[in-house]
Amino acid sequence: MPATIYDIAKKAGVSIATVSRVFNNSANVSDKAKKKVLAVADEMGYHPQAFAQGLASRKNNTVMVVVPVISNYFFMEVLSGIQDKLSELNYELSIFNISPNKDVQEQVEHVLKRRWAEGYLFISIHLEEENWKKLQKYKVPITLVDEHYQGFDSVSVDNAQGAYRAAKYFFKKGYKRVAMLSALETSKPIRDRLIGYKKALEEFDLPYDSQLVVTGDSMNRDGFTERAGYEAMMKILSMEPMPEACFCASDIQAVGALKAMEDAGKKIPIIGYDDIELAEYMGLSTIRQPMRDMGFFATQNLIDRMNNKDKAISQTIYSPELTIRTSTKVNGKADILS
Amino acid sequence: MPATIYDIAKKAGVSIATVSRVFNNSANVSDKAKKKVLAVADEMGYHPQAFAQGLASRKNNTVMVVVPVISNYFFMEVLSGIQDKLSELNYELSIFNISPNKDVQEQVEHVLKRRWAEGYLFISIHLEEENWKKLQKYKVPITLVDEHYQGFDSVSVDNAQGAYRAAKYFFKKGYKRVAMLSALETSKPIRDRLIGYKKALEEFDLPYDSQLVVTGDSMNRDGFTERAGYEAMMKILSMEPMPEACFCASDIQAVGALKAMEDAGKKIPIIGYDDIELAEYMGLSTIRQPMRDMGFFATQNLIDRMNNKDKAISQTIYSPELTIRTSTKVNGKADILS
DNA sequence: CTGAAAGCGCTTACAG
DNA sequence: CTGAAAGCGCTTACAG
Repeated sequence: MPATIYDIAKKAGVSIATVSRVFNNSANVSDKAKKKVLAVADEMGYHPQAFAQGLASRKNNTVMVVVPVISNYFFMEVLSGIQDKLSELNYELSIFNISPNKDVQEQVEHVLKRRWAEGYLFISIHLEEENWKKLQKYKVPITLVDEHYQGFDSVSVDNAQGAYRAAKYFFKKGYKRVAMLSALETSKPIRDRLIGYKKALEEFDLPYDSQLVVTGDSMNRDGFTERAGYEAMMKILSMEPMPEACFCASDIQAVGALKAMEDAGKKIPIIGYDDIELAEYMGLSTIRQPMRDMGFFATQNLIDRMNNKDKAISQTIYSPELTIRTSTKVNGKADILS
Repeated sequence: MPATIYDIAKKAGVSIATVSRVFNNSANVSDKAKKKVLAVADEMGYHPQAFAQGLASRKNNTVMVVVPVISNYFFMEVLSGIQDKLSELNYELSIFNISPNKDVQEQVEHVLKRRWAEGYLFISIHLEEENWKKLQKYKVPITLVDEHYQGFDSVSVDNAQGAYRAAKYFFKKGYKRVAMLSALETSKPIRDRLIGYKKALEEFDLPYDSQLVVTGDSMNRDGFTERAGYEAMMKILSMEPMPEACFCASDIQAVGALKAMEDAGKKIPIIGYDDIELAEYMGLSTIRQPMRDMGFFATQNLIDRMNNKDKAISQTIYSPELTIRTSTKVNGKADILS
């Protein structure tokens, strides 16, 4: 049996209150008592138990990240920003993975009810208005990342804007048939990106052709995989007439698309989405999302709210930027951004 | 204030013991009582609080993953295997990130003392023998991944073997000067891979030339980054005479190396390490580590131990396999594995 | 099948 | 600066 606060108190010749104060850095402890307690604790390998502290103090210094899919480049980048802020502030990190096979709303509410953490970061969780509203009743600090709802703080990127910029870039160069390599439309970012794509179309007086919006057949991770990108690009390359350029819904799909073009021996300019670290090394032109910053900022925001429940709700929206590299060049021709 | 077990008990007209039994699926509750309790709980949005349950029952159904760096492809893959097993068994996941700026041993012991979880998965944590021994005193279930120590269960890959296979492949093809694109040698896997590289050298009666073991200059994440790979390959390509082939310590470094070769307009065959999902789409020949399986299996192993502290300690070692794709081909020449 | 009661290991006013 | 005591919200023998 590991030592408890009683063991330490007895051995150090003080009360448990004093031991507790030492570990909570309370000012009101004599140097002598403090030293004695620390020495005994070290000797016995003691440290207050997280769960007992949590119950007694009603706070546990924990932030829980709620996500639909863990192994995903976007999430990994966001997570690293979260982790940076969390360890800076000395908070614990828990992760809850929403299963795609069970009811999302039920899982989310269950998580909140258990009160495992003091605050929650919802990454890429997309719910209906009314369901978000239900969550407000729990009166728990929640910050949304990659989603937007007026009842909670949120940090997101303007997806329509990003897609618009990518499509516009191609249209400005004179391309008329620009494909969108898409993913599952149940994904809100995808729907928003479609809006941006259509907006650019309109601006250039081009008709919307649903044939040009293509996805792969493998739909795990909502289609945000190399494989899905590969499959979709293969379809695009076999269309007649072949699209002149392609906007991809994510860099990881673009990686698959690049490979498809190589295998098919055909090449059209493409733009990705995210700007994961790899993109630079693949020469992939892409729409940059500041993923790490988003995680970092969202965490700061959440913790601010945990410390001040009454502060005004804020919606932070980043503007995605187009970064041009080599994947938009064709036949080695220089690429001119007009 | 959220509802407690007392509120539910009162409103349902039963004792708190009964409420508790309902939520713990105890067999000894009448259907009528159960229904009533569940109805009231649902109405009041009640679910037992994790921390109170944890303290009272002395178990919290939590596994903590301890890692040095979160945003890393190897870890991400392993983590997804862990998560799969965890959600299958209904366990919570916590992550503790060991900071490179503080004393590792201290952080690790601190984590164990707090008893946040029932079991711990140490991923890519490398300690001295004596330090591992110290951890045994805590008598807490721990499973090591990507490391090996006889006092704990472990799941790892034979790194020397992997490097040996990669190097041997090149030597068999007749190359004499094969570079190793390495990373920080404080990393144990790197040291083991060096051993394998040297072993192959010996087998083919080739001298060991330390000049051929090169790293980049950027050393964050121990040098396992695209950038470090890029820098290192640039150095390799400028050596005279230029090495004929290169074994890379990770796929992610190989991605940087590929880019370096493109930028430099020079090309030598390379083999990566890990076989991350991307590798296939980059045509990267590589040494495959079953990362997901490792996470999955390690988690199963850990939970088995949590349920049976006395079971024999097991060391699981996977054999890495060489997967040949196009990065080992030169000038389009067919690649023959003899 | 059910309830009263002790206990899990802490924190924190309160009184001194 | 220090300690006695109540309380955090549960679980779980124990007795019935």
